[in-house]
Amino acid sequence: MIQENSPALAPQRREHLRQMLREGGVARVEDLRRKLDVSVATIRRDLEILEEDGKVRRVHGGAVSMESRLEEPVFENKTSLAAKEKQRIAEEAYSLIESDEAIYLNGGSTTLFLARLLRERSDLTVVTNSLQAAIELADSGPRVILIGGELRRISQTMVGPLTSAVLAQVHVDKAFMGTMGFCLKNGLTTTDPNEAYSNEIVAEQAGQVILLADSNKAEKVCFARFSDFDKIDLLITDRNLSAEYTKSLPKIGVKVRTV
Amino acid sequence: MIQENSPALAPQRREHLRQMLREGGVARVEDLRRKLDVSVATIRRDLEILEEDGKVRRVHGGAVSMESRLEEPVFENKTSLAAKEKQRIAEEAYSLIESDEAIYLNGGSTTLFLARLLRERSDLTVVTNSLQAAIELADSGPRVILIGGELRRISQTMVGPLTSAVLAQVHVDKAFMGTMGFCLKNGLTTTDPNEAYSNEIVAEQAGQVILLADSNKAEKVCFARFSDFDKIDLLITDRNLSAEYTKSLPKIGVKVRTV
DNA sequence: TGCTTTTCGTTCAAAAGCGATCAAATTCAA
DNA sequence: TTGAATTTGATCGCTTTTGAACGAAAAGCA
Repeated sequence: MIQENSPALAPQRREHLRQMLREGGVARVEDLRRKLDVSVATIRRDLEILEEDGKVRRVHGGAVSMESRLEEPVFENKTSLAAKEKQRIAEEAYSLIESDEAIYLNGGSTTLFLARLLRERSDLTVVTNSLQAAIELADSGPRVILIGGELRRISQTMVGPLTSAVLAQVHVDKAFMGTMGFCLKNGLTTTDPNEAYSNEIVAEQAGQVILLADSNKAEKVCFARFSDFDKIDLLITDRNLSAEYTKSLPKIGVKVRTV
Repeated sequence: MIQENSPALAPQRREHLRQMLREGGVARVEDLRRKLDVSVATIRRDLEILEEDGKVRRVHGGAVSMESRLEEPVFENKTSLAAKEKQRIAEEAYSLIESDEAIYLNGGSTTLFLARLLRERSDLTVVTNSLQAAIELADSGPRVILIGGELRRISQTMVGPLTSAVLAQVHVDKAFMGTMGFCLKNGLTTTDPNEAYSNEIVAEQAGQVILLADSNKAEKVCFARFSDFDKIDLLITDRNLSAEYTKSLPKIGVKVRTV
């Protein structure tokens, strides 16, 4: 017997369409037609409806989604650079998190990996100044508190004097901090002074400060310093970190875990 | 074994229908008819009843379950038919913005349309509690200041006591506010008290308060009230707004523009 | 620029779905 | 059993949706 594929309901089909658009960002009419197995006229009509709802913007040859998530052109390459290491570091960090804790994530690609691991943890409270992290967690999972302030475009984080107002009013059990560079002599540094200022406040207040940094960050010194190693409780890094660090850091009270 | 179709009792059949809908999320009338072995008229009547009970939403060709799992793609939320109007309202609002101003946008779809128009305006400062608006403007355009606080999932806005800390420290020339409902008697209302609180603070402090609301919002009253009309300088709406409003609002000092 | 190809919007007709109506079947109570 | 009420199924206009056709507009190319 032939199982006649009853065609999808119109709203269902439009929802499907919308989702395909959102995933790919853009799509051509012809491709959509083939996937949904209807005529181009129908696709066009559907796109028209979706456009009226503001979900989609039509362009010659297809349509682009109006709801695709924030692009990350800058991050893209950065994340792929040491993605393996960062993923492992994030997983190790995740294993430290207990039930019902409040944690802080600052901006950066490493902490973003960690954010992605938190999507199912509805018992947590996540405080962050990272727009990306907030987006990752916007739909489900932990309670999210986003630090306000001026949006710094390059890093897509909130920085500036306004942030400290909120930071002063919250307390987190564990702060997971990424950094642009670290070294024994200069401590932890990043490029932007505002960013550094936010980090500094958090490092002072958090119950524990856990530094997430792959070995590429070692020996790097950037413009703005935000903490010394004595504020750091634990460094999670990869196996390529030189022995110089793995030996001397524990002596000044910083535990080190390599993954 | 032959399943003798002992004609199921009506309530039993409807329960069965409801369950099939819930499992599949959607179903078309013809398929349901075949499975239950009754006429389409009966199916339609059943669906009508289920719809009245809010279990199901009917669409052309079938029905969508309203009680499918939370994770299922929640269908096409109440047809935001007003997208056209919202676009026009946003364009009118845009025309009011002068050079180098600081403006506020609260959450909601209407203000999101406005945010999209601001992407090229690098002379402006945009203060907002809307994650969506921030995302729209994250890559280029105006200086963005995102109000911190707890992320309210449904609306994707920042709300709660922490927001007021930042709000107190900024001043905007024009606040463009969306609302869930407005009426002459109860003023402006929205569903969430926290959301209302943020709106209230802004309405107090802003140089001008400009309400963006299509006519569907008229006569709607929600739980949390955040402003009276006397705080509002201008209402931008569409032509369908009843004369009751367009006549009486100017008398109490609220200019009205219909687009 | 002018030409070709693709895509678009519109129109039209076929098909599918809908609500209303009515009659047959069923149920229930007297 | 009878008669009324309810439920069901069938039919008939009417609306919505769909796909094909065709000229207009846009994009690509020489």
